[in-house]
Amino acid sequence: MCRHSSKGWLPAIVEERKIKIFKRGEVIFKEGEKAEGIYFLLQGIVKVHKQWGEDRELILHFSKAGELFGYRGLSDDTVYPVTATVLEDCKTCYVSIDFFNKTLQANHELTLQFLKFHLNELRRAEKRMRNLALMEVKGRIADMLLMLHKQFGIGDDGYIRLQLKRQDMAAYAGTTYETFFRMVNELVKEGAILVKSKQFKIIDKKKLEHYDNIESTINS
Amino acid sequence: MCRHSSKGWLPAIVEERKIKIFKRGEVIFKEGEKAEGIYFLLQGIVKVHKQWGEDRELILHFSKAGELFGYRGLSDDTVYPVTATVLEDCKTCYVSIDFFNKTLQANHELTLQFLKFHLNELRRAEKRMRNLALMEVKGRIADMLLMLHKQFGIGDDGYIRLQLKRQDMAAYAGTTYETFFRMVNELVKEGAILVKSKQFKIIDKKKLEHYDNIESTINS
DNA sequence: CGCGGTTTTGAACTAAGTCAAAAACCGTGG
DNA sequence: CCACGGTTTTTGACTTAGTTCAAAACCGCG
Repeated sequence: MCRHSSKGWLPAIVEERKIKIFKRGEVIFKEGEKAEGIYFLLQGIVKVHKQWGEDRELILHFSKAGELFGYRGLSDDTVYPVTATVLEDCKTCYVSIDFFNKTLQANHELTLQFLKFHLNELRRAEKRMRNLALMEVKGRIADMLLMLHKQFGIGDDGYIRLQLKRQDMAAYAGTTYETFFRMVNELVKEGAILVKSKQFKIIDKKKLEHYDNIESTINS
Repeated sequence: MCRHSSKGWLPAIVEERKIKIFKRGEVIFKEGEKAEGIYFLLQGIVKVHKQWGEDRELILHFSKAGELFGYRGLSDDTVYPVTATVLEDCKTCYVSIDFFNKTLQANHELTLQFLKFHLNELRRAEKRMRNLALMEVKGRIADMLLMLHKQFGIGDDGYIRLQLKRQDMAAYAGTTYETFFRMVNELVKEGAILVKSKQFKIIDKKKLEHYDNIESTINS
């Protein structure tokens, strides 16, 4: 289903090994900069986001070890359309666009896998567009939690294996800091989730998924 | 930049010619249905959209002659994630997924072009996500008008060569019928656009583009 | 113990959605 | 040519979800 499918075919492009290290808070590349390479994440967490004005942003997705980002720079336009910022110290394998393109030229199988990967991304993107346009905030937060659960899994204690700032969570859900709380509060009261400082645990998956499908309740 | 780049490489896949005709209002395929083929549009206009509940939808994009749609059905999941509805009677060339996949297997160049096309789509999608999440309605409408201008061009009279229902325009901008009006009214008053029944003309492109960049005004 | 950064809460405000009803518009058939 | 019923457009008044602003509480950490 999701970007885990990226496994397997990636080693092929990691021939040209240029390891780059980045520290928490560092910006790996920025919207508008000339795109010169893509990154394969060996360790750490990165957020990929798009700015709006000085202080507003929408986080498009989070990348963890084993995933890659920066490939958006490959299309016709030659500048990065997004920014990548380090959330947890990371080690990346950098591949220049030139090299990557040559690899694509040479390796048909890789191209197919890469295409398939992007078709899935597109599907996700389109679902998210709809959510941002039509769903209410609480639903988008529920959605995000389910996504995080799926992408990062849970620890022994049942809490999602990723600790984000509320600021970032809000920026992913497409809302403000404050609104994010109030909604999280409600979700806790409703018994859908449990929160301990920066940790989130899903208690009642059904209740969260329900928000993905409010149509039924709204029209009744 | 955009899907015009689809030209050229499409003929390759139009070998298997199964012409299908659809009338205005017909649904070509529906969200959730098993995806069995993709469509190359020879004539007419199609809207590709995603439902939310019974009566809400977000239009993802419009396709005109020369473009193709339904390719979202190619990814891992085997159901269409979107619905395609005919806006103007159309003639399509239908290509089964099987055949298309085989063609992809065999034709590396096509795969590369197809990949590139989708990278561009993804870029557009991500920009739109940000717009839906952070931009105000008027800005999204401005954006839509610029998009329509670009995709469909203008006639001798300067009006955009596509007549949509306001309902659909609203559904593309991610807002309601009524709000759409009020905003269009304002745009007219501001001298940015001109409206004659179903026709829209852009008068002051700068003013529209300005809404794409409100950051400057907001922070001042 | 005080300081900078988060998190929480409260209250005022606003953009946009909803509802409802009037006006314009459009084809169709008498 | 006009009356009609249906659809689309327009306008107005009201409601509300979500944002904004501002101040309090909390929480490590030197």
